Amino acid sequence: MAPPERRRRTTQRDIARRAGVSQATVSLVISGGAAGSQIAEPTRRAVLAAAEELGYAANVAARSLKGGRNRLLGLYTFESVFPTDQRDFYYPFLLGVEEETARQGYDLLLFCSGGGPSGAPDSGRSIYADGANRLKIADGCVLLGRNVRRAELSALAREDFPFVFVGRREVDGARLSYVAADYVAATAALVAELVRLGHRRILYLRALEDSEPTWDREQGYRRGLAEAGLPLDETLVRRLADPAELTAGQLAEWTAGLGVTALLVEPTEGNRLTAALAAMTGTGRIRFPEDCSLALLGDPPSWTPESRNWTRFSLPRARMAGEAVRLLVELLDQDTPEPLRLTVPCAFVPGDSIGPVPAGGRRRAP
Amino acid sequence: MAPPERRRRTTQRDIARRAGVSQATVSLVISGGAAGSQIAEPTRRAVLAAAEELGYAANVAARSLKGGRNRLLGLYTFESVFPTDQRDFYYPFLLGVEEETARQGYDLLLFCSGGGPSGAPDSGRSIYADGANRLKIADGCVLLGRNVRRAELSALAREDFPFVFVGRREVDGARLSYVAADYVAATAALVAELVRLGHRRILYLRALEDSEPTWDREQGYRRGLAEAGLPLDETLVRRLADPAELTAGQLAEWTAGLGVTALLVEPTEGNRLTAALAAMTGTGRIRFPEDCSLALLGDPPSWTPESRNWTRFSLPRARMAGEAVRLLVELLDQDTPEPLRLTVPCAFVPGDSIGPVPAGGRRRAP
DNA sequence: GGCACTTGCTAATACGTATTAGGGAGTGCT
DNA sequence: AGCACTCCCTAATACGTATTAGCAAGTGCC
Repeated sequence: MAPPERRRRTTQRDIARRAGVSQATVSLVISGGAAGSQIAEPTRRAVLAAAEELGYAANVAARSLKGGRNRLLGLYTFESVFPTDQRDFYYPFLLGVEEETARQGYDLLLFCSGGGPSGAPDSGRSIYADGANRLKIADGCVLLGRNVRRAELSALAREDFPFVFVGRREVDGARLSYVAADYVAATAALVAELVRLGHRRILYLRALEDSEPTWDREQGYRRGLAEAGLPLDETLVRRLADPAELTAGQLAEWTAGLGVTALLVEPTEGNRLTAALAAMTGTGRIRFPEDCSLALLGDPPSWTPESRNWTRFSLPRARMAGEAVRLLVELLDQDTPEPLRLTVPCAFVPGDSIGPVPAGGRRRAP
Repeated sequence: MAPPERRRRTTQRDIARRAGVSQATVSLVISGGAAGSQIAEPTRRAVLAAAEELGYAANVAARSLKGGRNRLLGLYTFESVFPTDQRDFYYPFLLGVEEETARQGYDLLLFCSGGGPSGAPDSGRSIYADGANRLKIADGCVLLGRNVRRAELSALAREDFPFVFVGRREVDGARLSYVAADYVAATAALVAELVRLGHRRILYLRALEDSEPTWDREQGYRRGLAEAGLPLDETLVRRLADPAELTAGQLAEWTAGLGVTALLVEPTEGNRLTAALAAMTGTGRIRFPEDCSLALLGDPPSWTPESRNWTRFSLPRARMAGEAVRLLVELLDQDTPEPLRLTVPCAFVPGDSIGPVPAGGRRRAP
């Protein structure tokens, strides 16, 4: 039994019947740019009139089916897009992506069906959800996320699906497209600034795991020292497994024992690092920058208004995201797709947590 | 001359060839829910394996052309999604939509291709962009926005495309689905609260134009008065063409001339209203609630931390958005689509701008 | 009149998927 | 053997548009 004849939309055939022409003619009149000029003026007007009367609106699905493209750009994040505690982290990216996508005349597809209810950490989120690569429903995709699934990323790279990562990411056996922040230069600049203030013993507190951003920061640290003509002391590169390790006592050890006068700290994902810092300064035992200078190698997470204005550099998140979209569209327009890459500078935020070296070398030899 | 053989996406036919079956079989295996069970297990596995190898992903356009579903929900806003000055207004909606969409196992399609670069006010944004209804690329759509284009909305309603509006919207000749905030009850409650504090002459400052939210607030105002047994004085309902009209002098006129002791003010879209209020209180000539009580009938726009904590009610934006998605999915699962509606309560925010009636009728007869 | 050329239109087809009618092979029963 | 029936699969078609090849009529030229 046929369904109760749902109201059908006006199609070109309806117009054709009404105007006494063929569907092809209708198509030519309505959307035939160059080829449309071969239609005689009276016919053209008749068609347009009929279209008007019937309230015609082209069917996008059919259009993009024919064209092979559907003017959709995807945005896939390896973590949930809107985790309650990290909104501020993702929001600028989203903003930048949305804006540039709009400017390019595309619509934006947010892949959120992956994990269960958002909030669960890394809850089974996957590109290859039910065996198929869902991303492909878009023409191309912008990727984003700190906890990248390497296996998936390289699988994706092997398929020839156009995508751009926001942030530098490398996988074996393939060249990816990405928009990277210049962590190297930004870190080196912070080192230079500290050196200018007289610091010579600068401790670099890096993340435990290796990842591109961490590599870049470490490289920037080395470069900064080299450019200042300072020797690299490997004992001043420390890995921080747990922000809780960062205590007043620990800091005193570094300053007194190692002669450290400044710290470069890599922000962690949660807000536990800033909490640890707040705990140190809250008790009044440690004051930045009076007792020791401290700068963050990036944006502090969960930024709250009342939080301290740390000296740091800041990722141009919205801009990175926008550039990623631009690159993606460029990738789509290329006929021989080859990876595109772009590096954008970070912004230096002066803040108030660095200053001159504390007088007298401080407690070094008590 | 044929184009240089642009890389084509894998289709069901490719899979069919690879697995030695027909395209129909592939379709049945991949997306045939009930009818898919009639495929023998070995065949099914062969098809799935081939699909896996070739990295198949269904073509959304083709699917929705055929009338099938593609597990995409759209979000269309009549204004740009991320206008720089109204982020905080839209963000909670976006959040709610995203979260519930994810929970329902759909992906989210953000329609942003409409206007030019976002930021331009109402920049030619339209559902029917180039003669086509782009929304239909999704299975259904959530609509949002203050400045609704009525003509488009009723055109959309005439087509049988499933959509839910966030906010009560009515058009002639069709019943829409929506999730509304209970402005009536919220406004009436504010009136009741003011009455409890002793106020008898409450001025209602409404928007110039008519719109559903304004109607509802006005109705709530009347109901609140009626329930308190107070007479309705039509001269106490004022239309505010321009927030700049709200000056200390004007207010003095109302209090002294009309005996008004409390104001109910409808927030405007920009932040000009709050600016006008800030100007009034900034000079120190007027103090709320000492000189006059004041409550906002909704959230102040462009909420900034240092802004005054006005007594008001607040829209449960994220929740409204989430419910809209829920309703939409329900709508999709129905086989005889009939409009669904839902009303959710607003939250009362006590704030600090209302208080008892100023002693002695104040300057009424000097 | 025959030929080349232009103008204005149409028939046919492709895009990728979902769906339906139906076919071939096998099995069980009389 | 003949029939009924089940199981798996395929051929065919529709969805609405864009595009191309080509047809028919008209025009100009020799």
